[in-house]
Amino acid sequence: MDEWLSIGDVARRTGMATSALRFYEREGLLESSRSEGGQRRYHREVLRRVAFVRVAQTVGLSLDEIRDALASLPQSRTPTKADWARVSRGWRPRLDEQIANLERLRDKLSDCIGCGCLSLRACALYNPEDRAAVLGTGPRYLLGDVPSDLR
Amino acid sequence: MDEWLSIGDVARRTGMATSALRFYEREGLLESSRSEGGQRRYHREVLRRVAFVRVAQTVGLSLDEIRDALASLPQSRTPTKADWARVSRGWRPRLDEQIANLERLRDKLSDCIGCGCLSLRACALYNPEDRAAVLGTGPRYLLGDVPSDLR
DNA sequence: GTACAAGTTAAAGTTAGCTTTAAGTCAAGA
DNA sequence: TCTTGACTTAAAGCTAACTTTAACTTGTAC
Repeated sequence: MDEWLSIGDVARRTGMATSALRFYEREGLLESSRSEGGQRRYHREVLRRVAFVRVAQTVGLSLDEIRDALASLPQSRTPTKADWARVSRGWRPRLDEQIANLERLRDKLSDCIGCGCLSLRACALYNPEDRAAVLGTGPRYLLGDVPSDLR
Repeated sequence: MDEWLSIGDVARRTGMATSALRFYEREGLLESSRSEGGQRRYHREVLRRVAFVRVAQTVGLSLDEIRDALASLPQSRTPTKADWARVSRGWRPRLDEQIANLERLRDKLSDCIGCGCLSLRACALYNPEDRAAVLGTGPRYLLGDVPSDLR
């Protein structure tokens, strides 16, 4: 029953692939020390960090944002429950906003499907504020102005 | 006042970049004929199609799904309002599901932030059913099994 | 008739979040 | 000691949805 965890141990206990754990380390989300032979040795605390990353991703944070959140944890001591609670407190309003966006979209959609106006000029669905309600990655052209005269 | 639209016309009137319009054509979402010199000439109906694509994306459909939806429109005649309404009818339940997922996640999160258990074994947030509530693109490792013993 | 904006193509680049590959080195049980 | 599984790195690959670039051709206003 050793003190440290190998990358395989962490992988098994978090459900992550080892490649993802190395990637997270390169990205500054995790830390490890090394064995004499150069293999990674993790502190148990890393399990909590990985778990945090996973939950944060589920909520919709990017790895960049997650790195920033992790960086705000105390360096000098092991984070407490209160520390973890603090860094995740902002997630609730975030989810609320996502939900509200989708609800607005759904309501407009109900109207539009009923009237068959989809793709017509006056349709409320063209409101740019709704774009990016659901967003992926990559350079996506987000429209800054309302389409001029679809008809 | 010509019958046809150039790619620039379509770009201006839909708010899309010309590169996106060419991309959509390569992907089978749009069609065009050509001028004598080989430039694209669009029918006005293309504006409706582009608009449909944009709204469908906002709802969260991939271009593949959108192509399939467009393919189900009648070939022999110009689609009617009823046609457009039909192909978009499935969007409502889709949004409902997305909203329900986010609400479940939010509720679990409220509990977890309160108790500070984030990243602890028993936390409801590890339930794999919630993963992919918010999802991007690219090969993402979606966990099939509950992490064994985070603590 | 000429200049210049607008259009053409193929191919490569972008982004996030990883995975895969290649070519090795380390660790541990028999 | 040997074998085998676990581990290492750097670099390239993957996906979606486009954009950018380069090198050229068309179309049109004057």
